[in-house]
Amino acid sequence: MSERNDTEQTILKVAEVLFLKRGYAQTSTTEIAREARCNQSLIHYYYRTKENLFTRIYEKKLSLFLSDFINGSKSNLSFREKIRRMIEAHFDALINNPQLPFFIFTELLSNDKRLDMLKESLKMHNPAEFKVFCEEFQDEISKGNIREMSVFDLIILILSLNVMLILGIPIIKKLVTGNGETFDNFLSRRRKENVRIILQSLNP
Amino acid sequence: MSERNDTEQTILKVAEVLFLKRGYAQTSTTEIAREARCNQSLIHYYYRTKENLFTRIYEKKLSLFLSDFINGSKSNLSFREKIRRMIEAHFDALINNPQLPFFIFTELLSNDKRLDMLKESLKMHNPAEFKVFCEEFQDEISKGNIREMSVFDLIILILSLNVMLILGIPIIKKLVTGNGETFDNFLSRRRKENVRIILQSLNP
DNA sequence: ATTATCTATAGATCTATAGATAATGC
DNA sequence: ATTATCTATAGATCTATAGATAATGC
Repeated sequence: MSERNDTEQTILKVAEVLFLKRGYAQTSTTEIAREARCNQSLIHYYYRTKENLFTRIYEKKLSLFLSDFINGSKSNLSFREKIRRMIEAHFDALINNPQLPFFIFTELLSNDKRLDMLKESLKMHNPAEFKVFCEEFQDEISKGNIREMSVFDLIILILSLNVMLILGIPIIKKLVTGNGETFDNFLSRRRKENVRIILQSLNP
Repeated sequence: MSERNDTEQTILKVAEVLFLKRGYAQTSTTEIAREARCNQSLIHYYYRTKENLFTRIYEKKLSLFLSDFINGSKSNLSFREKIRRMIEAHFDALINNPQLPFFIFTELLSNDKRLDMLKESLKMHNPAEFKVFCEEFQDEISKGNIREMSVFDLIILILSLNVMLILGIPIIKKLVTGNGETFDNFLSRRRKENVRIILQSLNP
């Protein structure tokens, strides 16, 4: 059981690593085969086409990226505290998967097929949980605790701050050559900063 | 005068369009030649290598992207009003060049050479104007008009909100199939929203 | 003469498939 | 028998260059 289809799985794992690093177009099946230490034709034997292999991986990653998002919105904390948790959970999830945003975005923006996949994937990731959140959000607005705005605006804001920071990490690392602050320090400062900005922006 | 080196210029222009659309790796000199209606070897005659041709264009675009940033920070308006102008100018510049951020970012993140170019380019785009702005910023903090934060944090914030929106346009267009609002409307709403969020985040 | 353009081609890819051979599960 | 693996190769790229020919500026 453990050995069977070992190669098939190895190919998948290697492909995942390479696609995530370089994207679809810049990863060749030849390279995947080399890294997986198997014959190049085996990739087609198991997955038929490169596109096929990629799609499997992309679907999984898309799902991961989306599920990272609405999290921790349960519990009986105050609404603002829930949002804080959401932002922090999202931030942490991205930090643990720093290649994800770049991968998702570049592929999304360079091939319409990926956009279609996103559209499909979003339908799956639209759970009751999210609906509850939207209602609660409206409630808070009525009560005057939050200014007039849409959940969509909030999502854009969270994504903008968290995703952009992750995208910027390699750039920042290269440019800011240690102004005394350690990088971990910088990240946890940015985490607080993002929470602060977002919560503050909810004020009426 | 007008005809001379026509081909050389045509190649440059066509290359610019194609590189911006698809990036370095996914644009071939064959394709450039086809679009420029010239022989493929002419591209190498004028620019020697694909990398060479690309570098010229990338440097120009990088410079454009950076110069878009610190603008309108002069004038005798109040400090907050200046920042508002900066954000709006940046937003408008991006809207007029919507392909720029994706192009700059993907290339930056997929090739270390581009990061080196950015580093060089930043040295050029660090004018006296910017230094004045930094001092003024510190002043405002001392006066208690702005909370304790760095100019770097502000730049990250502006970039996050403005750039991410531009990056997201094709996605949003695909996903949000008209909830009554026109797209231009959406954009100008987001423009105000971004200004609001940023200014609000400066509050102590 | 010099500069611009074309032809032809080397040498490296790359994806995908046909068909042979080896390994495995009955 | 079936499944896994390999060899070989077709057919399409792609970049870059050598060398011939055409156009242009003196």
